[in-house]
Amino acid sequence: MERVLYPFVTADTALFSIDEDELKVLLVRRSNAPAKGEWALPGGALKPAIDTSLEDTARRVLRDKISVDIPHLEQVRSFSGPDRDARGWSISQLFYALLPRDKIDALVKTKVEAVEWSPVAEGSSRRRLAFDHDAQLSAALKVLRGRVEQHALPLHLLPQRFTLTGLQRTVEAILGHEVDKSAFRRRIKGSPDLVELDEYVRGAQRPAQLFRASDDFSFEA
Amino acid sequence: MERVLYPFVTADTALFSIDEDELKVLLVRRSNAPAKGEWALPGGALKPAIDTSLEDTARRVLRDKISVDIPHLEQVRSFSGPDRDARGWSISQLFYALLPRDKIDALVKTKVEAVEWSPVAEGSSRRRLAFDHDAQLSAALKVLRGRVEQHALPLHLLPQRFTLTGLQRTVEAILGHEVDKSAFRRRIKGSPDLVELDEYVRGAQRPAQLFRASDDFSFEA
DNA sequence: GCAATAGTGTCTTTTAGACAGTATCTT
DNA sequence: AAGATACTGTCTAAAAGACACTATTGC
Repeated sequence: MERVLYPFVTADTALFSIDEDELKVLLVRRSNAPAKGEWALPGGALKPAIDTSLEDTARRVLRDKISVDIPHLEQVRSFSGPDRDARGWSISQLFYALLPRDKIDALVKTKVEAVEWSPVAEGSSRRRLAFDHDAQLSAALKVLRGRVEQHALPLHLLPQRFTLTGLQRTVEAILGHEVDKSAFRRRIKGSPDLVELDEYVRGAQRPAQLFRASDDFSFEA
Repeated sequence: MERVLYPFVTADTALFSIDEDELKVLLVRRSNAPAKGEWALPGGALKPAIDTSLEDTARRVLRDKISVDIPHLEQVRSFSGPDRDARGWSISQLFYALLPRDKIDALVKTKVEAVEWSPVAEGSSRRRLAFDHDAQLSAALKVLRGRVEQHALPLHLLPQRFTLTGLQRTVEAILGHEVDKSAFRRRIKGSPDLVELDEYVRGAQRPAQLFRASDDFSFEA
């Protein structure tokens, strides 16, 4: 039997969003071999003829599979080896990305059997994923949480205009625990990433001031 | 002209060490095309037949090129695209690693024209490196500094037994600035990574207590 | 007024920075 | 004793945590 000369290269993405104040990740049910019928992170093979980078591959796959365009993907790490994919020696470059919570329903499944927003919380028994995607999801979640713990604001998960309480709920959903309101506001007040608006949300209580992300906001370190 | 079907995959490593209390990185002068004669980070092509992972590739390349065995390599990120290498669509997985300062001279150049420990400090005008290795070196340095700023101890850079002052000098070399002795010791005292020894270094002054890394020490986050 | 959520004030604890002071060796 | 480096103590400043308090709406 001939040995492989080239590895099989794919880009996978852990796409996170918030649904009902809970952190969720997008899973797809694979419609092709290998691992047909199993759940996995959305991913696909590099096409050197049309991709200008692996990030480009990941973005194209998301566009094709679920018709969503993510401007910025963040690298997590790569996974590689001869045994992690039945097709032979393979490399997966893992990315993560954040989808605004108000766009969570605007997904169209095309090339996949099914799509699901799956909770990521500790207690909830996660789905068993194909390939090494359980480890991939853990790695992506760890990077995301690390960023937020280092006080990066996950503004990409929020609608264009949001309240500070909404932001806090989002941070809590990512970290998996509550944070103190006073300390939280003290920290983010004066952040160059936040722009105060002159608009308020009205409900059956005191109105909440709206904010937006500053124009040059980026979630990077 | 036929389009490439497979990318060219390599693993590059930024191997850091300390020389005269200065952070240095290992550079090699390339003896083959492309970029023959230019300086670069040590790297080489994946060999699916013998490598069990890209980390394995990086380790093998270091062993072959400079006869040094690095047990643990840390991923930085990958670089990919159609134009970064003259051979066509390529992927480089970048790693970084730390070589103990007392092993800095034990390098044997075999397949490369020349090997050099090059300073990394801000002011010193660095060498211009081949491919995108300038960006790679910057990325690796950023990750290394980030770890140390987050209070990881770079014990891999030190000899088996070392003094706290030696450790502080190493941290300062990585960060590029001095740190306060009192605060530094307060922080690391009681660290599970450090084991106090009953040995002391004698010189023309008060003896300094020796320490070693604990058995289960790892530089990871 | 009450319920509900927005938003602030303040006390305490922890951590880091600055820097002076003491300790122990060789010569 | 002098010189050198190891090591410690203490004051202060900044940040984080806990938690009570006030503010503004709809009903």
